[in-house]
Amino acid sequence: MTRKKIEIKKIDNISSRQVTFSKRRKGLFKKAQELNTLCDAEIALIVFSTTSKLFQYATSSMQQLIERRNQHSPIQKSDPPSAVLQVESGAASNYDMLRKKEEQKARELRQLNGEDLQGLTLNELNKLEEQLIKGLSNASKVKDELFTQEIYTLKRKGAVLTEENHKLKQISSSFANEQRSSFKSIVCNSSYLPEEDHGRDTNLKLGLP
Amino acid sequence: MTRKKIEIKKIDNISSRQVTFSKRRKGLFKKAQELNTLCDAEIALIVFSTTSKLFQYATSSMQQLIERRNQHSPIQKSDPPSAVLQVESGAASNYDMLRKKEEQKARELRQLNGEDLQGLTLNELNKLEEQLIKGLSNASKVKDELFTQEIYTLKRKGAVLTEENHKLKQISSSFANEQRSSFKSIVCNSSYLPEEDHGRDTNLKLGLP
DNA sequence: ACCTATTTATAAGT
DNA sequence: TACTTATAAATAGGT
Repeated sequence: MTRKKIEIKKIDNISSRQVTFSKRRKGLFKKAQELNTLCDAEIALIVFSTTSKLFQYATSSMQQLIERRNQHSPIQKSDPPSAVLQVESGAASNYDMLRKKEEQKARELRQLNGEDLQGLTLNELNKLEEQLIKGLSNASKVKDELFTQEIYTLKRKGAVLTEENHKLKQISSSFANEQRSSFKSIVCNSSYLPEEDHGRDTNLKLGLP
Repeated sequence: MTRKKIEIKKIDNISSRQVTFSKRRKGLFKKAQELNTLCDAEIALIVFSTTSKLFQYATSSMQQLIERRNQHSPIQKSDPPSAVLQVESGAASNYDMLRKKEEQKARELRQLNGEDLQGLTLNELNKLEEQLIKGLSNASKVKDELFTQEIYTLKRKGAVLTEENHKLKQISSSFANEQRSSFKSIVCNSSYLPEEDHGRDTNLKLGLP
């Protein structure tokens, strides 16, 4: 924005990228502060550099602001995930795959953007443009599909667990009854059972497209 | 900052404060986006207006960024580790909301596409094009976040269920042990249990439609 | 870190 | 809320 107009795209040269990062970061924080002062707005700003260094600014407590945001959000955020979530390590695979694919796409896109567009003819540019749009659309579709699958799988697992849970509760209460009436092993008798179809696939309507 | 230099202090006039808020907010978000693009920085920006309206921007999932920040700052608040039975707070809502948002976006897009493009100038077309690309990108980000949150929620619920299940199994087996010592009752397969007492203590619904 | 030519952001006004 | 325009502020490239 000054000695020369620059394009808003990733700066290739590392050192000038770092310089720009620190200049613009400073500017961004200043703007945030001004907005806070002028308009009495509450602001939280979190920035990670490429090297994962953290810079943050908040007009009041960062935690409070984040919590306040969570209340606005449709979804309740909760406690530090790691402990609880690791339990279900098996379910993460789809999601991991999704992340990997996304990274790959991003890489390809960066490559495409990195090409020297100056040397291309109008026709070539048009083609490239079309290709990019199509690619974007496809990437989005694939992503959606993966997300949807992941959600489907998780819901199914949840339903299965719920069912198992339910049964376990019944078993527990059956045992409790049995104890109380001192005997009556018929409780667990399978002979008079109604042939309920417990088939998971048919029972679980997940309402997913 | 222009027709006249202004002091950086709270703007008294309410309406001009609102105008400034919306202008500068826009500017701030743009700067954040540029910093992201130019320097490959990850950014989360949360703004509350005086009227408590929430505006936010994040270069990737807001949730992820917040969690990443939390890891950097060990000063964590001890959130009450939500009770187990809270699990059943409508799980489908997230997904439904996601769908609604997507539909809305699609509608807007259709409208945009529906306009008569023939009558527009090159400049207007450029603007429209930019707008569409930006919109697409934003929609995609929002979608990603919602998906991610949905998955997060489901995983958490699954983990809770798994845990509870585990506990129930322990209870059952201890009952079984007691029984075996008294009268060797057959511990029957859980899937043969009669279906009774539906719903009463089955708190763990997964919000399936 | 500083300098400064330019680009950007934006305060008022409409 | 959107556009215009004069001017302040931010900043790219250089030192």
